[in-house]
This record gives sequence, structure tokens and C-alpha cells, in this order.
Amino acid sequence: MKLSTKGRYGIQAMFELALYYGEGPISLKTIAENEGLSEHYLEQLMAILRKADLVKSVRGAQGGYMLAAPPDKITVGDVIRTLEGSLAPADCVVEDTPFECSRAGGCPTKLVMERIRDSINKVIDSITLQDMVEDYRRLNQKSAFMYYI
Amino acid sequence: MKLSTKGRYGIQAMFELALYYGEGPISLKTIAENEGLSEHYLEQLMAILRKADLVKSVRGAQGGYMLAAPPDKITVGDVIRTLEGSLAPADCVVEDTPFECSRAGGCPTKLVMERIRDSINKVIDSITLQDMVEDYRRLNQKSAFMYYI
DNA sequence: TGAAATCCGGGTGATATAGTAGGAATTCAG
DNA sequence: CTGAATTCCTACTATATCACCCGGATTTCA
Repeated sequence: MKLSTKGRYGIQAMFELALYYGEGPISLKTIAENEGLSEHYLEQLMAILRKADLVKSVRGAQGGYMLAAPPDKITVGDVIRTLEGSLAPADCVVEDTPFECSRAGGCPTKLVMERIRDSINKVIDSITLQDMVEDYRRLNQKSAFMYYI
Repeated sequence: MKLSTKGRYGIQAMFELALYYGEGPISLKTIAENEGLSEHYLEQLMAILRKADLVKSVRGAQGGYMLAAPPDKITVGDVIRTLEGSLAPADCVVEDTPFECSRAGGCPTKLVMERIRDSINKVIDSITLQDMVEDYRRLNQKSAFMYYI
């Protein structure tokens, strides 16, 4: 039940873009260095996010990527689902195109899977990139304060 | 973020054992036929569940498996975690032995992962095998009723 | 005594993951 | 106007995991 690196790196990259929202395009080089990720691999993830209209790109020197909407309008769920597809724990409870098993009707395991799926969706849809930025500033503020003691 | 078949088949098998709890050992052949699973593969899963003291086995003819505790004392979480390990969506938030990344302290992505992990655990720890049996009987009763209309 | 089971270790083909490689196209700065 | 920076695009690949299967040893009941 691990998230693949697609989802995780995607969140990290989108968080970076949220941190610098409104300050022009940010290059993949910057993101990759800040988050310690492979630049080439990030490229592929950004292509997916761009096609899903979650980021905009600017080509050429001094180019880069920026969020396609304000950080409080993009949720972690938008990002993860774009990169990983449905977070349903089993094929029979994928939201739009479930793969029905033979006993789909009266299957108690399916009920379990639905409850897991729903709880994951509820969490990731409730967290925006803005929330992450605020968490980050709060965490950093706290550790800065610690140095004064 | 799919559950592997280990977790899913494990739940299905444990549900079967719960359904016949108190009626003596159930053979893998029966379980495999009822749930449409590979008998040989189930064998490996049951070995893991047996070592974790979730099931007891009886060898020889008329042997099989039975729950090691009443269905209301075994949760879906017990089964899934035994077969799949932690359900943490990233290594940095595995409960007992997290793999700390460099920025572990002030990482906003880690907070997201923790919230996903906790919501999954909350759901699976709240569902017992007994709950599944009751769901199953309710669902079956309903469809039997439907035929009368 | 033989059939029905569990137990056990190893093997295996297919698929997904997490990248790397190499270059084309675009755009800004000087 | 040239070169550096950067996105864009396609293809390739090593590794690991999954989801089993195989073959046989052992145990136990009828």
C-alpha cells in the first residue's frame, strides 16, 4: 500500500511551486535541488501535471513551471490522483470504472475496500497546497524560535 | 496504492473462517472454491497468518484451518498488517521503524503521509471479522427479500 | 492402508517502478 | 545574433515485486 514515487515526488514538487506562487516560473533544476530529486524524472511527472492543467510551463532560459491555480484551489488529492490514478485499494472499487468480480453484489470484502478508499479520498481532498505551505511555515517558525532559547 | 492480493485474499479467507467459526477446521480447498482463489497460493498466506497466531491449523485428513480467536476479536487491520506489513503510504511514516529522510523534521509532505496512514489504520482497525459476517448476512437477506417482490 | 490434508522450499514469467540517455525545440540575456 | 538555459519528447533498461506453480514430505482420519 505504498504510494509510488510519482505521487510523493509530485506532492513535493507542487509544494515547491506553491511556496513560490506568484513569483514567476521555477525551474525543475531548482525544485530538484531543493527536494533532492532526479531532474529528468521530475520532467516526466510535470508533463503529466501539465496535461492535467495543474501546472503551466514557460519554455526557454529563465523558464520553468508555475501552478495553474492558486495554492488554496489545488488539493493533494488532485495531484496524487493525476499521477497515480485512483487510490482505490482494489480494482472492484475504482470510482468510475470498477472491475466487477463475480460476487460483487454481496461481497463483504468490497465493503471494506470501499471504506478504505473513502477515508483516503476524504483526507487527501481536504488538504490543499496552501495548507502544506502554512504547515511548513509554522514548522519552520517553531524551529527558528527554538534557536533563541 | 493498491492492496496486493496477499491482503485481499487474506481478508477473504479469514472471512470464510469467521463464517464457519465454531464448526471445526475448514480446508483450504473449501475456502479456495468458495472465494475463487488459488489453493496453493492461499497455503502461503495461511502459513503467515498461522505464525502470527491469527489462525490454528489441523493437519491430516478432515483437517484445515480455524480462527485462533472469536471473529469479534480479530480486525481487518490485524489481517492486512500481518500479510502486507505497515500500511504507511511512505517509508518515512512507517510506525515502528521509519526511514528518516534528510528533512524529516520540517517536511510538510510527511504530515500528509501521516494523515493518510492514520485514516487507513483507523478504518481497518475498526472493522472486525464479525462485522464482515454481519454485513454479509444482511446483504444476503436483502437480496433474498428482493426475489419476493 | 490409502486418501486427504497441511507443511515446506524453491522456481518463474509477467509487470511495474524508477529511473537514464540523448537530443529537438524554445526563449532570454548579453 | 549567438549561446546558455530550459522545457519537451521518445525510447531504453536494470531491478524488484507479484502472483502464482511444482514437487514432495509429513500428518492424520476413515
